[in-house]
Amino acid sequence: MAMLGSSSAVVLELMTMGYQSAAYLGELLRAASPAQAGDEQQELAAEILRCCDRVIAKLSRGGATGATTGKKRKAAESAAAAAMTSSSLPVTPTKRRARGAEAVREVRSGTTADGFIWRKYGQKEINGCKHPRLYYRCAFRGQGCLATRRVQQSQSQDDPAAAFVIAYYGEHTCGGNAAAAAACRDGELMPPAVINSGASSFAAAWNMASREPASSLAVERRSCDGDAPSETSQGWSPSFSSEVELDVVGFDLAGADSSASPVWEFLNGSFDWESVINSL
DNA sequence: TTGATTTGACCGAA
DNA sequence: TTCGGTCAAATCAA
Repeated sequence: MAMLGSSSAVVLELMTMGYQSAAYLGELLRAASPAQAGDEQQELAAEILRCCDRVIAKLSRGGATGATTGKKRKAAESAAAAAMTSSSLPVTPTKRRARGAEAVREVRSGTTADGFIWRKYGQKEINGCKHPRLYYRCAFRGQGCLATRRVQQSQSQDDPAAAFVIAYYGEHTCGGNAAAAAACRDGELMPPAVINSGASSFAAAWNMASREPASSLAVERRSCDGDAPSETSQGWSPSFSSEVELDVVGFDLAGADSSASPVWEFLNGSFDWESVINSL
């Protein structure tokens, strides 16, 4: 995709508005609830932010992504690479992470989905742990993104909101918005530049996508029943269910321009998604 | 056929 | 020597 078509531009605009709305939602949640009580909601808001951000990044870059193309390294290649390490370029220092090395950040979550696309590359039984430890790397490693994460299912089942301990290593360089990534990393959310129109379209967009009444947003959290999570397969496609619901009040479409703009088409449900998808 | 996942083996740090 | 992190062949799924 060399340049953005008008439909893509509309999607980009909507996703930007959604991003701003999610940021505002996070601010509201943070203001409304003490640190601990709002953790899951804020994590969810952060997840929405990440999802929006990835779509924005993809559209902004022209969608030239695709799954990593790095295939298995041949043993001979490996040996050759080892033989020339002294003189070759330091492309990817494959030095393994020191055992127990400190993560960039560590989160406890009820879900392993975080808006990024991960590819599982290993699983290990860990001493003293009931559940195996799962190793993921960014699916865009082929583009030089060295972010990895380690997922450990929590021992205690009493807190579903912290069923997984996820340690992140390295930063995403695959197009994730740096500011958003930073905001998500330390739990802070950027104040939205636009609030009202974004909030309106955000609610409508999610409402449309989820086919739910406008009074609620349904956001799927992938079910994690103890098996290895597999959110990496077949690209990034968040879907919707009613497993977790956030009641959203105060959204209205008053701020939306009622002219026949593509944005309005999107808001009232007549937007031509097929043409958008085809153009991407 | 292609790409993702599984899983045993390998490797390096402690 | 042990154990955790990574590799890569085998396997599965679309």
